Amino acid sequence: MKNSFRDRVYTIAAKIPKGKVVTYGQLAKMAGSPQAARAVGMSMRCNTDRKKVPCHRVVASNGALTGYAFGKGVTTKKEILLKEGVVFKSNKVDLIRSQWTGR
DNA sequence: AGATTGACCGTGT
DNA sequence: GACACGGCCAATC
Repeated sequence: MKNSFRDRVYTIAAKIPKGKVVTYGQLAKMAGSPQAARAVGMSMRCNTDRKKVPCHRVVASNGALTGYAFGKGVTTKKEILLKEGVVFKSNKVDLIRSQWTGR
């Protein structure tokens, strides 16, 4: 165990229920640093275990899909989220319906 | 050890 | 509503 910020993000991201998404800011807050949204994204970028860390369930605060280190990038990410049952609004995720508040 | 980048967020114009 | 700027955190070069 590394007990690093990254490890914490991994653990929390793994807790995200299927069909729900979390914003980087929210995840950062859960990790202990409300302003470390960027650091969260970086941890995700370095992440290689998409089975253990559903990084595709992590989206921007405005519901827009960003990055993704696998498949076709945001394209694959959107497909996966759509399959998971996440509600999409235009080209973004409907946070009103699919944002996981951590409860 | 220092400097730079990066899958961001909030606010202002 | 869209575009631009600055600020914060951690990891990587």
